[in-house]
Amino acid sequence: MSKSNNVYKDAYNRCLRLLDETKSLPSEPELGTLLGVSRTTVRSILARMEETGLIAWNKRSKTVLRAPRPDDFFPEEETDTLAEIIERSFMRRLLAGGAEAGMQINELELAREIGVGTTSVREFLIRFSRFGLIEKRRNSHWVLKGFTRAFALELTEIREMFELRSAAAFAALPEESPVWADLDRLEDEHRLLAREIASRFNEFSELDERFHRLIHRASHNRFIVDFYDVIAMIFHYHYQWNKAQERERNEVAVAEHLVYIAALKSRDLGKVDAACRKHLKSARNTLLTSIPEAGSRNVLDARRA
Amino acid sequence: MSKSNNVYKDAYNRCLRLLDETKSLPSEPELGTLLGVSRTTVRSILARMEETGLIAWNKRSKTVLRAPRPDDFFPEEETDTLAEIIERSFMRRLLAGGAEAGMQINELELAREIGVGTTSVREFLIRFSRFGLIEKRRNSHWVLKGFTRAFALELTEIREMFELRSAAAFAALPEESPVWADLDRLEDEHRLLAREIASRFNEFSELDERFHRLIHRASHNRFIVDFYDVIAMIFHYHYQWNKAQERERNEVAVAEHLVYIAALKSRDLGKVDAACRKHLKSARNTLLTSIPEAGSRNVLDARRA
DNA sequence: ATAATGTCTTTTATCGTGAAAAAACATTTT
DNA sequence: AAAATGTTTTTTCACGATAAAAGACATTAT
Repeated sequence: MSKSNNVYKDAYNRCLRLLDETKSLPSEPELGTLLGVSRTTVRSILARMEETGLIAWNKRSKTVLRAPRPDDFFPEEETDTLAEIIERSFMRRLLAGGAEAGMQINELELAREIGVGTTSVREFLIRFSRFGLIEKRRNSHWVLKGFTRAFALELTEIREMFELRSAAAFAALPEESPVWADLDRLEDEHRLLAREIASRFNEFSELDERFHRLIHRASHNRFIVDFYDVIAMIFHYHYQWNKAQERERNEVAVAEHLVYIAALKSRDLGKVDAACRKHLKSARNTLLTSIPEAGSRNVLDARRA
Repeated sequence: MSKSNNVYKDAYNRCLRLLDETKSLPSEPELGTLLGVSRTTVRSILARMEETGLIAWNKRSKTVLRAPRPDDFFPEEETDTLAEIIERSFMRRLLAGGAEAGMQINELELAREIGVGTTSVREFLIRFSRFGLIEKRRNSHWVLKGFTRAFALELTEIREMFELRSAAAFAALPEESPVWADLDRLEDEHRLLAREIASRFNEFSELDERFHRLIHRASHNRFIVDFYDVIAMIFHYHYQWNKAQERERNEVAVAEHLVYIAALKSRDLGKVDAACRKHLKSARNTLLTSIPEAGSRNVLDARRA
């Protein structure tokens, strides 16, 4: 097997959802832009849709014949990229097994266990290494540094440094900047979520990321913007394993965000600084409470504790 | 060809240099630690040294028979890792060709041009991407972001943030910390270099890196420590292309380092901050003067200007 | 003339393979 | 017994090959 066609399958599924809305599909290049794939993939999608009787396709005319049924969709798991599959497996091992700091990581073993080639695992590890959780020994194996309290503290230290600076830059942005409209929109979403927090608290994580990324972008510094990938990754998995008081935590965070947003809109640097610090402090505490032990104990131990 | 034996060749060369000093070599594990390679490689080295009549090898006894001659050494270029070879080729293209920002990078073409497999090029690009000079388009090519003024400014902004914090942490380290001895040793080296700056100015770059890495390490933050790799990489190539007033620049930098060191030893945070700022400011200016044009012009243009 | 479709070429993503190097195990020496 | 040497196994590194996907070129339709 050389390469899975997950790009095609994922785009196909997304295209199916488009079918519900219109009675005929746009041109091939337009569809390509819409789905974020090349025309080659678009044509494969159209070919299959014609085959399964979803559309009638003749050159420019692509008429929708019937609404898509559940079984028209490709199974979810077939639409994931290899990188996602490897990351998920790796993180599961990291969070679930006895993943002690200092433990060595075996590329071959990982590859066999996940059922992929070693090349993909190697590439994943190289990409993953920027998160600071693993480290390579020169012409030898990788070493796990562990999801420790030290890691969380180092991560949040940088985060605070970067976000305080970004928030200040944000507040100094001119009135005409489009970010203010983005911020207004995010504020509305926050108010909406705050009102329905009881049922929708699990939607916060996604909103949180969009909000902080908007702020970080104001720094106009690629290193700051890129660093948010590290934070996002950690918080993504953090949200998955630490469900304790999720509702309460998110409720508090939404409120903090609203204060933070108000501070930004006031352009008062003092207020911005205070609101930002307060929110980041509680974010740090949330993260830290899930890694209670000092030193070598891992996340699973932390959960058991 | 599956894998070059550069590890062996490099270790062999380094081992040859050891021969000059002693009349017999230590045990295999000891040699392994000394050279930073496994026993397997040590044994290959010993086997060849026996073959070429450099040593008599019988179990524990490894007697040196003759001094190594120049032709005993493997050629320098055969001791480089593939990663080094690819990096050098890539940087040469980046700095010498019409490497405009926005230009796309072709893995296959790069691999063919350098004469290596695509996998190695891919892995290199992934590793290299953390320097912020290239970016990947989802399931498509890499894009060059260009060695622009904006890049230099973003880089130095982070550097200043990180180093000011590290320097403050350094100054706050207790008397017993071994870093003070390291600092004393570095100070001596600086004084020595300052005295002979006329002939040894080109040795500064290496000393510079060791000095700044020592300071960054005081942050005890892996993200700060790791970020110095980005700075080191940029300055490494910067030193190679920008030879204008090299002697003068380095002379000034050595003097600034000495002030900086004195400030650290005084433990006076105000002084440390001032000395650090002053040095980083001139480092930034040095870097910026080699990228004079705003926006899209590249390094070669900059050199011509 | 512009923008679509149809066709062909190139590049990317992934695997299996084999040599280099590391690591593990077994045996001998001090 | 501890530490070395000798031997075998495992892992890492790098390649060529191949299908998926992107991209380029040619042709046709509005």
